[in-house]
Amino acid sequence: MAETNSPLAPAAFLILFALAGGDKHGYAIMREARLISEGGFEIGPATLYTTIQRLLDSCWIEEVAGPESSDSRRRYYSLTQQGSSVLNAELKRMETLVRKSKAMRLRNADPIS
Amino acid sequence: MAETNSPLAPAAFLILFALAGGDKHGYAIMREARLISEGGFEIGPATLYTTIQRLLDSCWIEEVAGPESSDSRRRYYSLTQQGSSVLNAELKRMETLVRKSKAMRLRNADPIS
DNA sequence: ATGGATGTATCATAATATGATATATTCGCC
DNA sequence: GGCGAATATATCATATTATGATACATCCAT
Repeated sequence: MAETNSPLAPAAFLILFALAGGDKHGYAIMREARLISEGGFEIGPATLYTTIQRLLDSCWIEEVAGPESSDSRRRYYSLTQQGSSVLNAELKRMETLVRKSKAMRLRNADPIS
Repeated sequence: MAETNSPLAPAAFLILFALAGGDKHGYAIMREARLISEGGFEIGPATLYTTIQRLLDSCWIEEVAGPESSDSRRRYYSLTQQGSSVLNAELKRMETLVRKSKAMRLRNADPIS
């Protein structure tokens, strides 16, 4: 069960989403996020690493050992059970909103008294 | 055509979404937002009115006349063409993410080298 | 062995969100 | 015809989140 259904901050969402596709180090997350959002949204280093720190503090991600022979600078991260749950809640929230938007006739109807 | 496909701040999104269902005054937006997010996310007065101001500045919403005989305190807002376009871009972005998440096998696969 | 890409990190600042509080108007109701 | 609760907008002070710029070390191809 996820915390709440409050919206996730954009950068946090992207990082969780990227990690859902497999463990990654910071830079790889950055590249992946660019792909995911199709170039429209870049996470720069500042946002990336401060957000990673926050996610670690919240126990939504954790640091894990990477493959033995990889670049020694890299620090690998993995979604925790809790993080996965938060991500799924957010995806569900989005899905609901999209569904609702389709169910309603968009663009201005009459004012509500 | 919408500005970008960068994610919308949560409060801004909810306000645009609420207005897509018809023109409303601030307090009604607040109530609607609570409904939309099914109780999980409340926009308090501070967030509401500062965000409304920002949306006005961006020309994503505009103030309009309400029904004649309504409570004189009320100030009504309406989505602009531009705001509508931004909202639709955001919904499309969400839809894409949801679709992508379904296309991938969620939860940790192998680390990426 | 040198230069460009990779990778992490942090400073200073801006943008956003929020709790608390204030104040005025409207409305039901007796 | 006045009282209290809900409605409605507004703002202050603060917390949270995002970001540009920059720094610096390591790796890798040539």
